[in-house]
Amino acid sequence: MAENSYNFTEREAHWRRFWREQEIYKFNPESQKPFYSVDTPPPYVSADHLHVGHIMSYSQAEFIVRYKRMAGFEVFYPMGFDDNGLPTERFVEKKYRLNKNKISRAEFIKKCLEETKIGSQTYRNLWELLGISVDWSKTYSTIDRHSQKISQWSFLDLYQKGKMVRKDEPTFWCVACQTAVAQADLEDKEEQSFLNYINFTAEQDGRPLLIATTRPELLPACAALFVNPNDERYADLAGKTARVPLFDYSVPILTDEAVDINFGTGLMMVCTWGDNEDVVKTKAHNLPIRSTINPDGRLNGLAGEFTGLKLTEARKQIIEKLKEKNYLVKQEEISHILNVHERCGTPVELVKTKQWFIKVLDARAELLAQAEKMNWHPLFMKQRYLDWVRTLKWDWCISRQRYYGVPFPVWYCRNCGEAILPEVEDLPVDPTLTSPKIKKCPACGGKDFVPESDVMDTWMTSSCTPLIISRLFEDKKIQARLYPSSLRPQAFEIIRTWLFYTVVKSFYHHGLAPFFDIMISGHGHDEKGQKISKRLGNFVDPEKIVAQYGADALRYWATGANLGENLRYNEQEIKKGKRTTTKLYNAAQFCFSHFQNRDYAKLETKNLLPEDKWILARLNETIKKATADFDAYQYARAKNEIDEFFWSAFCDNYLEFVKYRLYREKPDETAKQVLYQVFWAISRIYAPILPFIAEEIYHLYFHQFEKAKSIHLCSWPKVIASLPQAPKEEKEFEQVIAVILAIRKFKSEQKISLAKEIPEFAADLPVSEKYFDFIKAVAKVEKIAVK
RNA sequence: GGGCAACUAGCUCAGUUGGUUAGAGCGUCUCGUUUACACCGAGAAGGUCGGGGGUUCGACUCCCUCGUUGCCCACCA
Repeated sequence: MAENSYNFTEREAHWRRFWREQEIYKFNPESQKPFYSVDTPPPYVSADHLHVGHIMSYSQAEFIVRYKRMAGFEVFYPMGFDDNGLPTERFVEKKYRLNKNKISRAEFIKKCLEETKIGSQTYRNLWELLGISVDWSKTYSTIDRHSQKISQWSFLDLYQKGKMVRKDEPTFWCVACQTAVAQADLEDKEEQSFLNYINFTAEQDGRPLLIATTRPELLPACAALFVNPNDERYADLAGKTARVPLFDYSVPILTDEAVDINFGTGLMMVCTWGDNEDVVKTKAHNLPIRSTINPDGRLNGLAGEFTGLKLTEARKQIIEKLKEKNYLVKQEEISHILNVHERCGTPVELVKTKQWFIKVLDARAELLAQAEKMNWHPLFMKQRYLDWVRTLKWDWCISRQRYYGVPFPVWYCRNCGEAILPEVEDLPVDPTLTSPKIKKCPACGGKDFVPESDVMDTWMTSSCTPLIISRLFEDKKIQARLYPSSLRPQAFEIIRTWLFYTVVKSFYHHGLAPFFDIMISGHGHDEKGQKISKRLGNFVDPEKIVAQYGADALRYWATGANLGENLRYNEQEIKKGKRTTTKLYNAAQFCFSHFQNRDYAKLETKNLLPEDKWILARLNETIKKATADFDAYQYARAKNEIDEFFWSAFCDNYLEFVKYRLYREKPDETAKQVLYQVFWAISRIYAPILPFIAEEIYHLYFHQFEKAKSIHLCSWPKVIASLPQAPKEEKEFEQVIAVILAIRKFKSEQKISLAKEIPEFAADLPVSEKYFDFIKAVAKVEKIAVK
């Protein structure tokens, strides 16, 4: 009957409009129900190619949200967009081929704002297409005034608590983005390189001193040579001096236990700075600083004839010169891993600059302890957080020498350098556009102030999201009910950034863990299990899938992802989802045609037949399991339970069991009551996963007896408590089903249609005679014989 | 180098405190239009649960070990 079939394209569009117009997902802050707040990940609006991976990770929180809404919580599900900071800047630079130095700050920011507007609309369209039940009246963006105000308040609060400090120290520096970056912004990259063996000269006796280095371009920045005090080869060198080749200056030779005797020649060159070891040794031995790298990645005046060269070019030319002058003894090919900036892939350097830091190293123990205050789903992801906190080496650098971000609310006294801060009620401020209210520096009385022109790390803002969303409401009582958030859903790769930084903030500001539950998702992969990437072009356009199979079908696939695990794109699963919506629709047609718009909501348990008790018992079981699964964030497992019940128990068996009672001249009213109970529960239990078809079914029939204007505002199915317990009868009925299966098998083997009545069947299972009529009616047999 | 996960049918995956004959979907094969649905139904074939040890009356499940894959972290001047 094609004219009755479910036109998902038209109906899904209809319900999308309905949900929007009726504000079905609007949060009611006046509600007395317990709140359930979701600290939704604000996506980077710079993502210009949304794919099924995004669908997967965002629908995971959505399944839970819809469940919680039905389970009696007042759900607060806002949406944010992360549109400040480097990701957006890099995106705009690439898209328009801009260079931040060749465009005015104002113009650049304008472009960024334009792009973020486009980006957020793209996201919203996709989320609505999928039926993500966000309250779109409550949104924020990380560059808006509200977020800026909270980020700046966070700065002031941490400053007053002594956790925010300005340090003039070697810091990770990206020469491509020309900004300081944090430890968490680094990524590993394997590189083929050379270990160069280079001769220094001992100044006391003129003998050659062979060192090994991968960074010959740092020769002009050499601070000292080091040997292990236990290294007999160099026992006489300690305290003497060496001459640096090419650059011809004197450096001390010192000892340090940390020098690996077996690496290279055992004689180590320490520069300012090639890596963390250099920083450690420079500090420990109080070495003079010879910094040679400019912020733009070119060598400074210390490099003599190599001044102005970029690092890679300098390396090449210095190697040539060393060869020429016979300082280069040999080169060994090596493969090593270096730290690159994750946004651009450029190797980071260590450059001494003045930056703002949030102290995290001295709170390591407390930050580890915070992990125990939250429920991790899955639990093993907690380990990643702990590992990260344990291995932290640097405080969190939050200054970025960029344009598009939240400004620092600070000026400096030109005379003494004192930091001048605004009052909280004046936030947000842009110090480059306004002056401080106080006219005199409290430290020295100076009257001339310099604004801080750096902007904050994007995580400085997004680490405040639990506060940002709770403060979308003015009322302090509501804020208190929304913070900490109930749930933080997020992907695993930002545990060390978003998750960690949010914990830091919440701990310093309020001494609290920022959320109660954490749900960590994996990634969507392609059919072969490969990461989806722009470069490989292996991504599937969600809009095409929705056009072909419907949003419910795509969601069905996404429900298959176990928390913390990656999910392969699988078109078969999407087809299965599509078939499930069709099956639900057809089952609805069957039930509703027998209901004829009459109310069967009341269940009279005294009239129940064994098959009724059986299906109701199975339903109770399914509700129990699905509820427990959703409560444990195990929506994939819930889906399996629900599918099994609907497809097998309900459709394949129960519907067949009751047909003979429905097609009688006087149809059985009890059967209809049971059908009502079971199918109404099925409709609701599928609603978090398949919200469109669930809504369709609701409005086809149930709506006329239920008050709620949407199935998504109805209550989650409850176990039917009034069901009489009859374990013996249930067991007997399992035997009855076994006999029916045997008859089906017999017919199948005999190539007989299941609809065809056979004269006799000999059951070799013990079944009470009282079930014979039932078996005969359901399995179409004239006579049952018992062996 | 340290850590975390995974390895079950041709494919994608379930299998929750150890307990009859290890399951599903898809795919394959056979059959069936049956007054919700052929986007369906019935049935069949298909697995030494990565290898090897051990604990136990009993191990896919617990322990040890090895292997493969993926991820996270640290790295050597």
